[in-house]
Amino acid sequence: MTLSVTNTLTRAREEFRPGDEDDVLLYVCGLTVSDDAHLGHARVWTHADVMHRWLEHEGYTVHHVENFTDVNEKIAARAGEDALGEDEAAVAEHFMTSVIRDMRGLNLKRAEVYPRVSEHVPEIIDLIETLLERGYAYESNGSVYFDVTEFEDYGKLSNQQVEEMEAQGEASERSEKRNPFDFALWKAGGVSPADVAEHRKDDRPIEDGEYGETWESPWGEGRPGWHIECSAMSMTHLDGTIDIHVGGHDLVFPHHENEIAQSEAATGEQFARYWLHTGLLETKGEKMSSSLGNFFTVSGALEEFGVNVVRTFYLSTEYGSKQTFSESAMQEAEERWSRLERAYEAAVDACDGVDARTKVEDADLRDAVDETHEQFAEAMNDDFNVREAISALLELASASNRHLEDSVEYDYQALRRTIETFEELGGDVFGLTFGDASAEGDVSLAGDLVELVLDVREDARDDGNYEQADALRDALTDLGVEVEDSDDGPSYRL
RNA sequence: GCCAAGGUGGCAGAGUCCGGCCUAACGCAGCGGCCUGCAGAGCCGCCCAUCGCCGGUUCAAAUCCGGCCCUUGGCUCCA
Repeated sequence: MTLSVTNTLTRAREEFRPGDEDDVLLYVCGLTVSDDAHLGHARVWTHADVMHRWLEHEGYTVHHVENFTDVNEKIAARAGEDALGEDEAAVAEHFMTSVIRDMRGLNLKRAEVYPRVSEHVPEIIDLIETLLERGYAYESNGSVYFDVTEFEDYGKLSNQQVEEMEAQGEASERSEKRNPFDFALWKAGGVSPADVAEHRKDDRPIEDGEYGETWESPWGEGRPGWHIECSAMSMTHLDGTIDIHVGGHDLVFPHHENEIAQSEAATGEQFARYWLHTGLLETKGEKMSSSLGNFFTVSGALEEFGVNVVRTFYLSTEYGSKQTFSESAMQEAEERWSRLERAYEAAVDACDGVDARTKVEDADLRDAVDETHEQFAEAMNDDFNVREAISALLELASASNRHLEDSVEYDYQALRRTIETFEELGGDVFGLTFGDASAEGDVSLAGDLVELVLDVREDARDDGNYEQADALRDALTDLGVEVEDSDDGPSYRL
């Protein structure tokens, strides 16, 4: 069974064939660290993470690079803001720290490298010089621009025609550019007060002069353009054509288009084979974004819902489609995750009580396990269809519950394989953490106390004092402890 | 205006590339039943879909072709 993916470059489903049969070069277009990350960013990360995990599951070695853009007008504009830091680098460092914490909290597999723009200025300058030498770029007043008319394939990713864009172009813009859609590779000087004014988040007065860090270059002091960094960093850390380039749909044009142009113009080789774009996260009909101010931060979501619910939320829609964030969507994700987790725990509990040498066999559950693996793999290989894949897991949950419900004696082998399947597909591939329900926070004391209350409640129940028993259960529920009675005595979940 | 993606049950969301197994998956919500002192969880069953509209191709279309309407995103910083 082979993986097929939808390639933005060709707008078609294609069989996935990496340059090397064992290794996959994965580049994820990372974040500009000018603010806290929100759920829209985390959606890209999580889908890229699941791709990464699935490729590894299929035997590939994944070389994952994900950049941080730490040089940007928005960052420079916030320098000096309370609690963020005095200069551009300090502000970037501040947000990078929080973003990395978010990434860990989301249980993302680590990339091999997280390159930063500020540490790659020499490589960027080299790349720009190559483009100048080859005639794809020109200098103008200390800035350097890429000449889009020199690159024949310009527009191939977004299917835009330069002529058409020029026809409706920005004639009013007085500019140093030869063509309106030429883009900056290097910008002379620092960040202008006007740019700072646009991105300031507080009311401090804006003084004349230049903001942000600048670097020495053959064209004078200046700053790298936005698009060139990804080309320079991916070339530095990934050798040859990138196999999979992942990013949000909003980056197709101009960012990714420009990356292709400058990279392929410089090397003469294909920049990336498969371009996978994730659909945007929306709230109330518009995309979640920092500039619209309608965002829910990753750290806030992790705190409120927990990793597993957040990941399950993302896993209920394919990466390529847009997804809507809402309270009810999160509630559904919570229910889906609970269903999986409860089925897993029930299987584990049951399995613990069964003699491994038992001869009991339940063909239904055994078949269900096999089918789960088949359906899961088929779904994942079909353009990472995570919704279908998680359905397979939910069906296994049903099959497992049914076995526990219907059987007098349990099938040890089948339960064992059910548990392993949850751990392998739900855990390793989807990054969900089973069996961790009570591992968050310091629950050892809390757990003991809950047990104590439950003992008291059991005594009350034995005495037929249901009024008190229910009062205790309600009190625990209010504290976030779910109590469930069963034949084997009460159990609880936090 | 140009480019791209999408319109499927109360919600959400697969299936559309490669037409038939779709009398439309998984789930949430709702309604019955079993179980339970009760509740929850679980199990069983039910409910809600002429698959945006109109036309065409075909023995056969949610799936292919054409037209139209609507939504979202990009064309400016953006995941």
